[in-house]
This record gives sequence, C-alpha cells and structure tokens, in this order.
Amino acid sequence: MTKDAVAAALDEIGTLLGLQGENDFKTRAYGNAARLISQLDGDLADIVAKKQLGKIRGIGEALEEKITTLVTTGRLQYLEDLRAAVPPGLVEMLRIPTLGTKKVKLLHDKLKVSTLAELQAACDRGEVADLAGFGAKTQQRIIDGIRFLGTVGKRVRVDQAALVANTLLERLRKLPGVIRAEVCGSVRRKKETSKDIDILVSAVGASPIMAAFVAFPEVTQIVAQGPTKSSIVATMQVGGSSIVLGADLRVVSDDQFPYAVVYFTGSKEHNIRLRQIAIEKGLSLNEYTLSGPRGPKDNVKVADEAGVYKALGLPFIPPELREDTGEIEAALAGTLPVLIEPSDIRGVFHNHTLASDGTATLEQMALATKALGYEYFGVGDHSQTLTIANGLTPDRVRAQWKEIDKLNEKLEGVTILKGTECDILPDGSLDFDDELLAGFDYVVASVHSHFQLPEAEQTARVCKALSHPATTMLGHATGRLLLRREAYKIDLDAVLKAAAQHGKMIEINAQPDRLDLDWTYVKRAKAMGIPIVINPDAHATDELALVPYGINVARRGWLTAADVFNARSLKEVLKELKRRKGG
DNA sequence: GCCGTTTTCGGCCCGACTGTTTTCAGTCG
Repeated sequence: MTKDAVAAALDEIGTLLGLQGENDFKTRAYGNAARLISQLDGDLADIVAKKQLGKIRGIGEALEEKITTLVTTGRLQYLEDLRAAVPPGLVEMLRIPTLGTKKVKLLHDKLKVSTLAELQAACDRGEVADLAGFGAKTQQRIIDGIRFLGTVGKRVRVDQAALVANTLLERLRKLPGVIRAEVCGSVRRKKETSKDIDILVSAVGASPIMAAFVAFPEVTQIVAQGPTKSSIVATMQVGGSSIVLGADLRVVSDDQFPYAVVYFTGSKEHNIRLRQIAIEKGLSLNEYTLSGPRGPKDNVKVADEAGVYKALGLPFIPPELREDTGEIEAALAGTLPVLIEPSDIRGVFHNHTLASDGTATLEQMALATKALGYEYFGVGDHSQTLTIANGLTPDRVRAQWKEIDKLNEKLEGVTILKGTECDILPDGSLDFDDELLAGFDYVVASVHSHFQLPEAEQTARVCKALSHPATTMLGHATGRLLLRREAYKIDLDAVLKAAAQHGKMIEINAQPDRLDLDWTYVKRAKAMGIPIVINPDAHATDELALVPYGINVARRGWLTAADVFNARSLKEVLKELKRRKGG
C-alpha cells in the first residue's frame, strides 16, 4: 500500500471517529498521522519492515500497529468496521461549510438523516431549524451549502489562486490607510493547489478596509464579516472558464503585522512548532505578539517576519518549507538549504515546436528563451509513435538536426540543444532505435499512453526505460493532471531507486496543471542524489515563462541550485551530456 | 490517539466569527 493510500485510510479513520463522537484529540491524532505518513521521507515499506514507525513523533503503539497492518496486508478491519458503522452520506455532509463532525452527528442522531438528499428534505420541512443549537440561519446556511457544493470549496491550481489573490491584493494596496499587505496561506507557501486565499493587511483603521473589501467587484458572496476578519467568495473569468475561490482578509495594526504574517502563512503544523519553541523559551506566540511571562511589558518587539524567527532563536525559514517536515530541526541545526531561485536557471530541455505539437518555430522558441536570459534552448519534440501530437519520424528528426546546426551558426547568445521527448512504449522500450537515439544531445523519456496498466507493469515499464543507456531524464513521472486526472498507478519509490541506480535525472514539469514530480518525492530524490531538471514543457513561446512554477516545487522539495541540472551553465551542461554518452 | 526535566495521568496552540445562547459550543484556519 502506498503512502498516499495509507494516509487516506488514516484520515478517513479520524473523520469516521469524529462522526461517532470520539474526542477531538484522538481524531486529531489520526489526521496528524496521515500527514506524517504522506510527507514521510524514505520508503514506507522499509520503515515498517525495520519497525522504525514508532520513532516518528506523533506515531505511538496503536498507530504503528494499524499502519503496519495497512502496509503489509493492504487492509484494516478496524477501518472497515468504522465504514460499516457510519453512513457515507455523513462524510459528504462535512463538505458543507460550517458543518463539522459534531453538527453532522447531531443531525444524524436527532433527525435520522443519512444522505445529502435526506438532509435537504429535513431543511425543507424546517426540522433543522427546530433542533437545539440550530436555528433558521443555520438551516439556511446548510441549504446554501448543499447548493454551492459543486463550486465553492473546491481546490484550484496555484496559477489560478495566485491570479485571484494578486488581483485582490493590488486592490487592497490602493486603499487609503493600508500600510502593509501580503498574500499568506498556501498561496505564499507555493502549494500546487489551494482551497482558499488568505490576505493580511496592516492599517490604522480596519472597518473602512473591510467595507471596501467586501464590495470589490470580484466578490460574489460574503460568508462572514467582522471588525478584523472577513470571508468572501471571489469569482473571476479567465480564458472562458470561471475561478470560484474563497478568500479571507485579516486586518491588524502595523506592529502586529510581523507576527500575523507568520501566523497566516502557516502551515498550521509549522505554527504549532513555533508556539512550542516560544513556550520552551518562556514566551507565548500568537498572531498579534510574542509575549513574555510577565505580560505586555515583556513583549518582544520586531519589525518584520525575520525578526519573529530571530526572537525564537531561528534563522528565517522560507515559506515554501513551512510544513513541519524537518525545517524546524534544520533551522535549529543551522542546516537549512539555500533554496534555488528563478534567476539560477540557465536553460531548458523539454519543449515543443511546430515540428510536433508546439505553436512556434525552433528559431522563435530559441529567441524567446534568450529573451528570458537563458543560455540554451533544448528542443524535445514528440517521437514517432505519438501521431496525435505529430511525433517526428527518424527522417524528420535528422532534418531538424540540420536545421538546428544552421540556426546555431546564425544565432548569438543562445544555443539550441538536440533533444527528444521520446515515448516510453508499453513494454518499456524507447520509440527510436539506438542508432538514432545516440545522435541526440539528450533524451527525455515520457509515458503518453497505456495509463491503465497495473501498477507492477507500469513500474517495470518506466524502470526499464530508465535503464536504457540513451535515456537522460524522465519526463512528467506520474502523468497526473492536477484536479483533472489521477496519476497512473506506479511505485514511485521504485522509480526513484531505478533512477539513482542508473544515474538518470528526473524532471519537475513546470506546467501548472502537472507539477510532476510532486515536491514530496523531489525531497526524496534529492536525498538519493538524483539530479532534478526543471522543464517548462513549453508548447508556445509564452509557456517558457512557466519555469517559476517548477521552481516553486523545487523549493518545496528543499532543492538548492546545485541540485538542479539546468542551473548549470551551457559549458557544464554540454560537458556532462557528453560524459553521459560515453564521450 | 500521543506524550513526558510537572513521566503512566492529564494535558494536548489558540483566537475570530457565527449562531445560538444569556455565557458558550462549533467551526475554521
């Protein structure tokens, strides 16, 4: 059973226990364990086999036993019993905003509702409003919640969230009285998807800002509006589709801003660790202040976010690392990585031109690459089998090589590299013969077909492609399309092992709907010494600018410039590619 | 459920907002 599957099972146990009225701390322990497992470094099966699970802070005897059973047998009677005892409709009800486990349990116990339809009917009859602790407004919120389930509360991609967040941020910055304003939350931590937007503002007076905020043209619903906090739903139309996303605004005084920006950037788990460190120092950290044991007169005053970390005895921790996956320990030990920056990138390898399914010529793409300040443009058009994307036949490949040689004589300040995005065929072989493959500067091997293979076959297929001497790097390792298509079933830990064994690189595909390899595996790949390549997979000149989305993933995966192959200069890249070809 | 320089019990981060109460529980982050 994979980490994600184990984590999902633990999360489900926590939810089901909550719906049975189990105490919050117990249910939270399961949720916490789910997070620990999903973000675990190293191979879960190994850790289980070596009985090392109990050493993880937050996993005790009971969880170790349940996780071990899940990993070794693929099932857990305890979970199946819970599923049998709790109607699945109750879990669905939790997706309604303002409904948590306690209210759902009460609705089920008192009104005998077990499905969304039954809950809707009970609301229509006015029965919910009559329940103790409920009322007319709560009933209306539930009715609205059921109606909006399809749109509000869904996650959106980071590029979409950033667009809405920055639109609101720019409007806020123009308001009179606003001193500092920042997007916080998962958008600032550069997570691949976001459930909502958090914006923090410091100002002299909060109420005019709140009033202006809820009246912004993007605001389609006001969920809550208080003196310092408001929640709204924002809607924006982009390219024919609409983005619907919740946004919270908090307004604080300017001396509270540094503490608040830490607090609202999160993650929640990171904040809890910071608060514990404060307690160990006899201090108390909340979103407004860092106070000492004798109250306000002991308050530690700082000017900015870095000052908060310094006061806790820590170096500044970049937002991308704030997930409580070891960054606190690294900060305490002084071993935080110097994360890669967009400006470290010197070129790109995986891109398409008009020759396959791109929209620009080789020359246009190369010049656009140069305009971004890069030294090399690697073309990686599709290979012959991928006819739907106009994959290149061997003859067309040789013609493209000639064109590249000509362009390289003519162009200044940018060099075109001869690459291919070569299909990994169902049996794991590559889509060109060895002689042709040897003529490329490098080969990006990718899966574009047969996504439904059983996990063992899919894994063997990709591992075989990685063992091919011509393969340089693996493209989009899981084929996932965020929020649209699941990753194909594959044992990524086995793939990483194969890459390490054969000395191959792995791509971070920077397309915002891919961001594949996922950051949790990027971190593990680094630990295994696997070089990472950040590729825009550009099909048009403007898509070359997607590289920063890949940088986000690299930073969340703790990568430094030294860990990323295309942070190397053209000279170094050519030397390494030549070495790999045995020359 | 977990955890331990208050160690096998009794805590577990903490504040804003809402809706229901008339002092607080639930939800959310």
